[in-house]
Amino acid sequence: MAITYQFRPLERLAEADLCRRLKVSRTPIREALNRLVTEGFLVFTPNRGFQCRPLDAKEIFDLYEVRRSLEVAAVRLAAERATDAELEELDQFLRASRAAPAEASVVDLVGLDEAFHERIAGFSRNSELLHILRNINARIRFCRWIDMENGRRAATQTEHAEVLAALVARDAERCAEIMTGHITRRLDQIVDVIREGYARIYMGAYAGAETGRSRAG
Amino acid sequence: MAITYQFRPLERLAEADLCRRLKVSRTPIREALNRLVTEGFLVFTPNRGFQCRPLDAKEIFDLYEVRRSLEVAAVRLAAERATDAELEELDQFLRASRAAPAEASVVDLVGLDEAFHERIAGFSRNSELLHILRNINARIRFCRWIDMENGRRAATQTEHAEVLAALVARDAERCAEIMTGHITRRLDQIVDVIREGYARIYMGAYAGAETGRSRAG
DNA sequence: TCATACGTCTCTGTATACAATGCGGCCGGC
DNA sequence: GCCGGCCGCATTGTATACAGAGACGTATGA
Repeated sequence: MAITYQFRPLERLAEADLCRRLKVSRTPIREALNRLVTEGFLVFTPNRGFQCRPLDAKEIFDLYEVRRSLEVAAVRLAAERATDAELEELDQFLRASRAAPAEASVVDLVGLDEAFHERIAGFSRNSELLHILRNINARIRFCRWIDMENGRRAATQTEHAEVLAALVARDAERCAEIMTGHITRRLDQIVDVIREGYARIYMGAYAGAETGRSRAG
Repeated sequence: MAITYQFRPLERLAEADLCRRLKVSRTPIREALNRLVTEGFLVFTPNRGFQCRPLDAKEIFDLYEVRRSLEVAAVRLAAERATDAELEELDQFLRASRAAPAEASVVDLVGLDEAFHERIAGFSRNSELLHILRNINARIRFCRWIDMENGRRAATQTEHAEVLAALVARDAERCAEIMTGHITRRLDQIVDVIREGYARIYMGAYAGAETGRSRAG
């Protein structure tokens, strides 16, 4: 879906325009837009149609705050419920992630980051938790691209390794502690990230991100 | 909306049928159904249409688990962020709740219960948290009706009063502790509640609940 | 010159028609 | 008698047409 801020914040999305661009009629367009509204990617005003959500610092802050509590809950549950084989697999995944080239795009790096967290959420055996986290991740993805741009990679890898170690030790409290810090540190930088985000949006960066490549950097 | 298990689990919802009953055409029907799918009230299969979600114990369990972590996060934040005036108002609300008649319907009692928790979520100043909790509450409401049916009222009121006391004391840890227990106790009974729920559904109870009255009991 | 009111026009909201897919029943063959 | 294929029907998926509401522009009057 084209909702990775390829549309500018508050830009109105005329249905007829989207029809021409996507070569389908208004009915399926409206169905898709409606779903995107309930998932928080668009806002809707009666008789005025759909528009792109604003890039709002408070909203992103709130999402990070919710994400923090859910990720902490997930990792606690994972410490109880994950099998040894799953933790072994997670270890393999982290090794593979570290092998990614130094010049990998932020889009790819954030993808690996999300994949790590999603695996843990999967270990919680709670599909609702996983579902909500996926939605939040999609909504804050843009900000995580920005955040990843300067030197976050090393710290991320270190902290992920710590989480894994605590999981292997089945130490739920330690897991929660690391995860809280891991996300709180991002949360503290939101305002700066948002400011940077506006610049990116109006420079058109990331517009091709849905193909897996970033034009930023 | 008619999604308080007036439809039986897995019952197929034919669009044309709903059109006749609601006196509108298929287009707005489909839009509403689509939204209900993304909110978790219906399931959708391509070329087979919409059907009522099953009353699934695992799903309800997961929702309670997510709710627990979010409510705990909310009450922690509320302990930091609520104003004294807001806590005073919450106290008024609890007094008023206690004044509700002993023969009040479970629908009304659960409504008061939800209102208490929603107020706390509001004090967290986190609108995303509030939004997700509202959705979860709507999805587990049916089970809370069942749960409220036998003598839960007194315990609920006691525990709510304890939460308020901890909030007034600005003791976030104590708040979290009480809230965790408050919800965990419900979670432990899910399986029994679900079993009872099936009986209610196939007996047609609660079918008039959206008008504010229960036919059960 | 500015404000207000009216008219037009674009875009949304809803209905309806048509196409396509899947399911069930029926008939024929083994 | 049972299994498999085929045909018909019901239901979903998509397109399009029409109606209604809101916004913008213009014109007129103070």
